[in-house]
Amino acid sequence: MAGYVSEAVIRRLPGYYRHLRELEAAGVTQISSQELGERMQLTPSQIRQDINCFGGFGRQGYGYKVSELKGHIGEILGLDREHVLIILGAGNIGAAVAKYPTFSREGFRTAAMFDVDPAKVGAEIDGIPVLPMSGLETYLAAHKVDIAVLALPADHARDALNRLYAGGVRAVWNFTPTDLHHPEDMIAVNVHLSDSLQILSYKMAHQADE
Amino acid sequence: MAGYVSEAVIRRLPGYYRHLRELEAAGVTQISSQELGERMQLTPSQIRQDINCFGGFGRQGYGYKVSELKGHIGEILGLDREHVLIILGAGNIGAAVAKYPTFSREGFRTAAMFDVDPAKVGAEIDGIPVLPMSGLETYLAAHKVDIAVLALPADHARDALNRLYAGGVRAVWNFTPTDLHHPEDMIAVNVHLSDSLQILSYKMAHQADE
DNA sequence: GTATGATTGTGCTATAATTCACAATGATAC
DNA sequence: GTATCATTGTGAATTATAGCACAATCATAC
Repeated sequence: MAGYVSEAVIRRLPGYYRHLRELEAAGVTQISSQELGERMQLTPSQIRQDINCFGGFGRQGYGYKVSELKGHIGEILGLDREHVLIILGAGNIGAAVAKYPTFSREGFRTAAMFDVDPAKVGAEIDGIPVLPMSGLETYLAAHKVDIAVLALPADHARDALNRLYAGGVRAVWNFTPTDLHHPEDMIAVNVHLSDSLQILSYKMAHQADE
Repeated sequence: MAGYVSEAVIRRLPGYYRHLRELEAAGVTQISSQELGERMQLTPSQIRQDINCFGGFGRQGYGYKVSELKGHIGEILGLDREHVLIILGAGNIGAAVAKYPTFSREGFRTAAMFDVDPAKVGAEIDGIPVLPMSGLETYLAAHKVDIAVLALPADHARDALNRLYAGGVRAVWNFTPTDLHHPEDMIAVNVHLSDSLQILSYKMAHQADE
């Protein structure tokens, strides 16, 4: 149980959570690092080390209790608290995020969507109102927003980011295909869909090399 | 210039490509590892090492030619050839992928979409026909497909994967929130949207720690 | 209650990734 | 054409990450 948690461990945490959720849904109550490792394609040793960054959640001679471990990792990921989201851009990506079933299960609640297109404004997507982009500042002044999702065209991303920052939003989930430069006290995670498709392409081109 | 290319380098390649595309679009013709490093938040040294895995594309005392380097990295990523895609699932994620503007620019061409919902079948999304899922085998027998995009509900992913494999598809881009187990000779890249949102949540919960 | 067996937690070792540092080299100015 | 300066390519050093191995410990059976 150490203080510092490496980036490599953080990247693996959502994978642990996902697999534990699946195991729990399948009725598995107990699992060893050996079995979990086979499932996740990791060595048992690595799993024990990773989990031990946060405390001794296992029991010798037994393994880990699935729901208990899932609970711990959920807490570590911050999934025990509710996060209020707004989505900027009511196109396909915005709508896909709004409807993504797992998010609400994990405490992410989308409160509103915003769009410049008058044809979209006023409608509801999955029960979530689509508001005019011009009303963003008014909305932010009146409502607590934890995370803003950028699902609009790349050339509007910079402007939107500034307006969000001015309105007090300090976390952004960016689907725009640019690396947003953001203030120090703002957290931004970029999705970059193209990247993973390009990696697929790379692997297809080089699969003979291995 | 080495033979083996590490996973870490491969993960960074799309980032290089993206930044070089932006630089080219901005009219920048020449760049040093120093400047590119500032832009990409990487050390100049790492950039030189990464690029040197593939050959000496730079010139001492000058730097790298933007369009030349972009061309090389594009080739390395396999973006110089055309990839034919089909999308399984004509929901929001499927539609978002079909309409994503950068893909066609990078040589990815979506030929058809498939869905089980009779209400969606027969329509066109961005000029791409939506075909019935039941016709998948017939379609695969008649057309060359390089990559299949899984944009359907998680509980149909396994079945779809088997049908794709039987039909000769050997590369899958998976948006389903499960880790698909796939045959050795099939390449699968998982997107897992939840993961990056959870990492955002983690960083929000732990930002005081640093 | 005791013995047995399984599995964790963890210090140490090995491997991988990143950064440093500088000689080699090519661009540029005069 | 020559001197100067900038920047690469790269071996060596450092840091980060993963794996090994085993003592400590807990579950389970009898």
